[in-house]
Order: sequence, then C-alpha cells, then structure tokens
Amino acid sequence: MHNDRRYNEAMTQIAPPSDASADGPPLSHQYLEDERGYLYDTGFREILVRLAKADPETITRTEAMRALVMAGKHLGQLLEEAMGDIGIGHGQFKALMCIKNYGVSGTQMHAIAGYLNVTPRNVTGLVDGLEAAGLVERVADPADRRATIVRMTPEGENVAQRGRRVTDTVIKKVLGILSDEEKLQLRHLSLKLLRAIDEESANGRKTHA
Amino acid sequence: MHNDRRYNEAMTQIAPPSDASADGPPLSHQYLEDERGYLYDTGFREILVRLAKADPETITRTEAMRALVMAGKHLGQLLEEAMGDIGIGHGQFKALMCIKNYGVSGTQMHAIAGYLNVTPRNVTGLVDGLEAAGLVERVADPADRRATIVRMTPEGENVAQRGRRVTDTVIKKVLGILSDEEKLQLRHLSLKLLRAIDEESANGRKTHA
DNA sequence: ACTTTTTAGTGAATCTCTTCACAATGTTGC
DNA sequence: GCAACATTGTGAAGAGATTCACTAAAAAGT
Repeated sequence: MHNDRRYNEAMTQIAPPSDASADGPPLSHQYLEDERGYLYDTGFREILVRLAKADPETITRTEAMRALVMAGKHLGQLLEEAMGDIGIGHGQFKALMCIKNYGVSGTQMHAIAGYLNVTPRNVTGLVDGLEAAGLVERVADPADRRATIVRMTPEGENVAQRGRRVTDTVIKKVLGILSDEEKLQLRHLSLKLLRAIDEESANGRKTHA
Repeated sequence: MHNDRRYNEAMTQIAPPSDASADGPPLSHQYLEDERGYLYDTGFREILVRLAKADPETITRTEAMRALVMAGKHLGQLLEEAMGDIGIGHGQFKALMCIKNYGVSGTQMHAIAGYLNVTPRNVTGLVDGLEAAGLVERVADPADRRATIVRMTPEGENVAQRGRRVTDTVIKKVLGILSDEEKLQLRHLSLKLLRAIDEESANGRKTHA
C-alpha cells in the first residue's frame, strides 16, 4: 500500500539503525511532509508505528488528535504569556470579555461558567482576581438572593481593550501563516470535533452516573 | 440555514449600534454553518462583532484560534478522564510511552521533558508517580553522575498497553466523525501552526532575554 | 589545572483549574 | 403549606503544570 510507503519513508529518514537494537532512537519533533504534502511529526509517528504497532487508520486519527491538542496547548500558553503585560491571565481576560457582553446590568456568575466551559468554582476565583484588580464588581442580585451579579468597571473596560490588542497581535502573528481558506477549515474541523467531544463527554457522564 | 442572516450582518456592518455598554443577549455556544458550510460559534462571534467590533479578517483568525484551543482543551480533558480507569494521568501515560521507546536501556529524564514539551521539573513529578506505581524505575546513569536513567518495568509495559487501548477507544469515537482527508487536514494545519508557534515563542524568548 | 559556564535533577512556591462538601436560597410536586 | 429536590456561589483540598533557586556534576575556556 501507499501508506506503507509513507511509513517507510518516515522510518528510513529518522531511524538510522545505529545504536541499540531493541532500544528506539532518540525522539524529536521534526515536521516532514508526506507524499500528499501534509505535515506529520516524525517522533510521534515513530512511537505509533514501532511501539504501538498501529495500523494506518489509527495512525492518522491519533496523529490528528495529538497535533490538535499540542497546537491548542502551545497557542494557549502563548496567549497566557502575552497577557503578562496586562496583569491578568488569559482566563480572566475571557471572563472579562464575557462580562463585558452583558453591559451595565452585568450577569450572574454561573452564566460566565457556562459560557467559558469552566466550573463555577473557577469563575469564583477568576472574578476574585478581577475584582481585586478593580476591573469588575460584585453586586447582589435583587431577583435571586443566592446569586451574585458581576459587572464591569470603567477600568475593566480599559483593560479589556488593551487585552484585545495584545491577544490580537499574537493571534495575527501566528494564524497569519494560514490562508483564509485554511483558517476557515481549521475552525470548521475544530468545531466539528468540539461538538462530537461534548456529546461524547455528556454520554460518558450519563452512563457513568 | 438562514441563521446566516446574523453572520452576514456581522460581516457587512461591522459596528451596528455604536455603544458597547448596552446589554448583550445571553451567550451560548451554538454551532451554525456559514454560507460556505463552515461551522462557526454564534456566541463567540457575538462577542467579536458586537464588543470587539472586529473586522472580518480578525474575526476569522480569532475564531479559528478559539476553536482550536477549545477543541484541544476538551479533547485533552476527555483523554485525561479516560485514563481514570488505568490509574495514571494522561501526562504520565505520554511519559510512559516515551520511556517505552527507549527500551531496556532507558533514557535520561531531560530527554522525556524535551519530547513531551514540558519542563524538567514536571518530568520529575510524572516519574515520581510512575515510579511509586511501580511502572518505571530510576537507576543511576554510569556515564553521567548528574543524570538519572528511567526505565520501564514489566508492569509498566502492561499499563502502557492498557492505556493505549482506552485512549484509542476515545480517539476513535471522537475523531471517527471526520473523514480521512479531514483528519489529515486537521493534522497538517495544526502542525503548521505548531511550527509557527514554536518559532514565535522562541523569538519572544530571545528578544525578552 | 583552574575557573567559568552549562546541564541534570529536584525542593519550594505559585498558578489555573478541578472535584467535593456545604449553606443558603429557589423551585416543584403533593 | 411543605417536604424533596435543584441551583448558586464558595471554602477546602488536590492534580498538573509552571517558575525560581539550588546542588552536583560535566564541559568549555583560559
């Protein structure tokens, strides 16, 4: 099969059978193109093929998964790092943008948790930080005495805008290497997956309980 | 279908009412298709368009970024959760597979850190856990008295195999909704981005120091 | 050979986010 | 009206990863 060819190409390129017979070669993350021009990670394929003895289909989906998770992680780190100048974390920035959406009337904490897909407890911490920095304020909800309304302050507006600028700079620099069509594809595929993950996750929780 | 109206509005008229402090609608994560059939997130676009008053290009790249990061995060959580049955974390599993690659002679800790793209300190913790569970063992490196060699135990082999099975089950279920071509595209785009991120990250660190 | 610099691993502290437990309040069903 | 249940927010504890500081040892420079 042609898949074997791709595999063998990879193997011959990265695995000079120099040292240690049963032991694998040092792992690295070199990105090569397969015969169709798609990038793949040599080190990860090494593991999949030689250790896991994965079949081509498993290889493809595992590599796709791995690439996605890695890219997401690194991009997240980059964004976090970029927020360093502003003085709040990326999570707090996202919360801030979410709160900003609700304008002067603010919103309840759990709405933020729902939108950000984080636990309510996390929002407590996020808002703690934002409030301490004077970017948002907590007010009692007159309609529900359990609830707390969170609302932006003018200083919060200010920081939100600065946050947008720095994140946009980073995103522009990184995502700029993709064509418009590629960006749309990436968004599409990621969301398609996200939808499937959420369903799978919900099912798993349902069968578990 | 005709929820495209909202999208078109967004793209053509960038700033509808000029005050961002007006209250927005509740945010949710509904996934609709644009006129080209690409999924997008209604709640996130709402924020981009109404609050950030982003232009179409900014919208596209920010949405792509956001979708990627979210998908990566959720997929990571799913994998983490799946490892629950095995008794080790997903990070530990990855370390285990990495260690497995080096066979009977094992490898130094920092090699694991390099491959996993985590800090050396993190590997210490990972290996602590794996060692406590009897899946790997630390031995002194005869060639370098600073270094520690980590090597799999038979029990580690066992757990690694079980780990592969459960992760593969999850990945298969989730990634299975994508066609083969889509998986390759996703891998390609993610890796392309990853490469750019690493460069960007390296540059930032260089100019910072 | 001796000083300087780099590298390997880890303790301590920190950060983000999670789960669990809980009190206060709202909602539902009888 | 009231008991049972669900929801809102938070304290406490913890998992995973990070940075910083430090020791021991190797490499490099002189």
